[in-house]
Amino acid sequence: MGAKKLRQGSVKAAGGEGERVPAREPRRNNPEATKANIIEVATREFAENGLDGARVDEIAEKTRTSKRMIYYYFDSKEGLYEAVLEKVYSDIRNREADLKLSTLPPEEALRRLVETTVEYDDAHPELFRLVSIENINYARAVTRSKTIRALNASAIEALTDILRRGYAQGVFKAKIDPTDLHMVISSLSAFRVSNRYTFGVIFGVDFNDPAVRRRHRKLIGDTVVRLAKGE
Amino acid sequence: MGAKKLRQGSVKAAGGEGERVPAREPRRNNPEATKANIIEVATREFAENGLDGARVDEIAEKTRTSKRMIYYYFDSKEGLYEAVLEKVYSDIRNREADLKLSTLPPEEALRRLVETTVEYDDAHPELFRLVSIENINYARAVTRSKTIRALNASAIEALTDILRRGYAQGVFKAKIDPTDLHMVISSLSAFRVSNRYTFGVIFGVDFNDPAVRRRHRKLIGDTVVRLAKGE
Amino acid sequence: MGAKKLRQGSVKAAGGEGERVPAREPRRNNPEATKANIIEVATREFAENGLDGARVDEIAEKTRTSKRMIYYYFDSKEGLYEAVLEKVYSDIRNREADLKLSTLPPEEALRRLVETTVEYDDAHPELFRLVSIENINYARAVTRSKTIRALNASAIEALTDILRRGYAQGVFKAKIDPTDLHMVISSLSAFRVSNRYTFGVIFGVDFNDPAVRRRHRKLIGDTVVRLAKGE
Amino acid sequence: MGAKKLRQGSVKAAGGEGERVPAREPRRNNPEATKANIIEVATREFAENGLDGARVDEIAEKTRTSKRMIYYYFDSKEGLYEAVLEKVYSDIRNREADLKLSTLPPEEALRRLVETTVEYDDAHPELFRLVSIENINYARAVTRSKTIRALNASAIEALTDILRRGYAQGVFKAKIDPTDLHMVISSLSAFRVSNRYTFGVIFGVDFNDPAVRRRHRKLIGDTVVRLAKGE
DNA sequence: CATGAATGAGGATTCATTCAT
DNA sequence: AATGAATGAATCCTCATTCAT
Repeated sequence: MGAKKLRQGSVKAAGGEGERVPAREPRRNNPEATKANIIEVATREFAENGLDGARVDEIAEKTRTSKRMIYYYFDSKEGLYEAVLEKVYSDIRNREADLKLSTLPPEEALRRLVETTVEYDDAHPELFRLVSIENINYARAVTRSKTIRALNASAIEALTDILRRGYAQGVFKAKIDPTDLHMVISSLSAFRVSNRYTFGVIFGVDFNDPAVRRRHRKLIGDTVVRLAKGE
Repeated sequence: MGAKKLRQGSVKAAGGEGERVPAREPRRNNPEATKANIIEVATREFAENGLDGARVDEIAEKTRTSKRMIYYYFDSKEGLYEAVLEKVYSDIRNREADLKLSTLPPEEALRRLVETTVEYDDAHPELFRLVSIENINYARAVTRSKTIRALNASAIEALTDILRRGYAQGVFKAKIDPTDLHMVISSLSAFRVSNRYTFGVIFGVDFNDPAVRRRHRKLIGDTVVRLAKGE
Repeated sequence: MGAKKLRQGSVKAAGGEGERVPAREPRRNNPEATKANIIEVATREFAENGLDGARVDEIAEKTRTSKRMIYYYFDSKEGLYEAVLEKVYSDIRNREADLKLSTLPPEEALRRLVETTVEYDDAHPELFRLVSIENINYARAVTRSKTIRALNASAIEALTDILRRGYAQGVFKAKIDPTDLHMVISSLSAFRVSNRYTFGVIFGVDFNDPAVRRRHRKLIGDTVVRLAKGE
Repeated sequence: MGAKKLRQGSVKAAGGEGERVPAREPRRNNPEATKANIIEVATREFAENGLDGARVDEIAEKTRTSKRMIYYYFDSKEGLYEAVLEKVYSDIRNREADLKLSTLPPEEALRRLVETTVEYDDAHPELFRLVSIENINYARAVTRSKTIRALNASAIEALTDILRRGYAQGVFKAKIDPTDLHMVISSLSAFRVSNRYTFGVIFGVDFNDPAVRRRHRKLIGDTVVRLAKGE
């Protein structure tokens, strides 16, 4: 019964004689850590259960803090969900910045970009579940959030650069809009994650099998590279 | 016990002054029509609001019948959702059966298959919303439903035939598993529908613009055909 | 789903070519048998689930006939319950009539009456569950039913006779009202049946153990006989 | 999301003209009082209407608090019912502890125990209605509740002591298991309460008549004492 | 900052009963 | 006599959110 929980957190923290809380386990007077903890838990819960399926009580319980703090920091379930999405999109963007593709020859750079995308997406299904959820939500939260709308360009810039170099060297011949190319890459990579449950059960594909993963990665790399090379 | 109810329903029906029910609008003792009507409304509601977001009350209200009948025929919200999914998958499958691709040369047949897929998906966003919802639901209903699991093969068969003919004529050189090819086509086509809201707002793409749609259709056709032709 | 049932009963009965229904399995045009069948099923369902806990749908399903017939013959759930109670009380009374106690010496007759009562009650727990249910219902149905109120006297008459003979022969000395004696016997015998679940789990008594049953039967016989003999 | 609610409750409380809540009538932040109040009301409602017959809405309405709190503290109707039973059994037990029988001579002690039991049971019909209800419920809640199963022994201990002293002094001669004796006493006393409605209407006995009550009390005392004394 | 208690509005589901044939 | 379809009124329960301290 919900009423029987003990106030362990506060009792412990209030005790004067010991029970020193390690610095990295924030409990009191550390708003950023508290917020981060809430967002971390909420990311899992929203990803698992959807926007409507997630429960504020459940999130709060799995948190190091209390339900009241969710409302204190995020105003509402909706606000928390928005904060989660902002974190998700900033994570996705950050990893894109890391690839150092400009030093590779264009075809290799493109293949590398695609294959690391496939691997990253495969390793972070919860992010793509949240993106699916947000699409079912008509991207209302993404539209509201200035933060998210602001962090778009970088993915396109990397592709623009690779294409430019490819055209210059004559390896890429297909005229293709960088955003369209990004869409192609995202489609191929995200589908494996977002639709794995229905596709898996209907067509008998095990997306967790490493051999399948390798085959798909190569397939998607081939698909994109051949597209760029044109004929 | 509830014996004191008035027969409100019949009073209405007996009233002479209006409420004329057109012959083609089935209302009484027509179970198939009643069920179909419920499923039709529920498809819209689930697609718009998700599994948890959809409201049984809301569905019932938009129906020609009452909430009670939803439970009479489908037992639960979950059961109704499953029936909706069965209808969705059978719709998707039925149109695939219609394409008459075996009379076309292989490359043309493949391109035709891909482009009609893109067009169909574009025209039926609610189906793909439901597929997304079901993936967020871990394909639990699809897994439960024998009906859905039974109707897999045909999409793969068509592709197998096209590939076989292409190899024989020497136009396709890439060795590719038909199910993998189906995945590529589905990825490219479904993403435009499933992820249009987030992708659209973040990258400024208007998926409703006919010029964009044409460009995407050609792009996806090129991508798949080039993949099959190999280098 | 409730709607998928086939109309086995009527189809079978309507078939012209065979499937002769044995005379003792009433199906059509045998109101008394139909009513008896409904009452039999309803007795079990009410005894198991209580007045509010029993479900008309459930009863109908376990019947050889349909829900409509319940309303046709008994008007309401309440009416059916009343019919069940009438049957129960008439069963209890009928067996009391059978004992032929007048030929036994008074002490033996009394002991015999008590012990057969214990055995009968033990063998018919559903009757006593219904009596408990009716007491929780403030005996509303019993009060309404003329039939039930009419069949009281016989139990008391038998006791009156035994007591009279006992006083005459000097074996019984305690002046006791026959109805009070009936209450004592009923109390001791019915408790074992009506309260066996709580008493059993709280005091660790297994009322199904034959040794326990024998011990109790003797104990209750002793109790009543000693009461009648007085000091 | 439901953020637009008005604070109707507090508005009422803030009103100057009335609705003065006495200090001893706890309303806010007094969980024990809130729970006790719910249990008190629920005891009446379950006793009157049975487990299935009782309505959570009805209970809530008669409470000082709201329906929501019933679920907050007791999780479900079933959980509330279990809490009610625990209270009932602990009440019954507490009064048994109070009798100070060890100072009386054995026969007197036994008679006193029996007669006070009859009087107590007569004065607390709702407790015995709940026990009947729980037997119709197959003692499921009692079986589930550790609390209830834990508080069995004391009733038996008192009887064991009385019997021991009686045997030592030669006033009791019948060898009888204390639990069996407890069963006899409980049977005789509880029947008057549990079955008074059906027995009353069928045999024309008015259990509320003080003369009847006195006669029964004596009768039950005699019955038990004679049993213990043996022949 | 922090928390247990409290809540109103709504949500899924069930029930006895009646209708049309 | 019989039955599948249909129903309105409850009935149990849940949820995001706020209050008192």
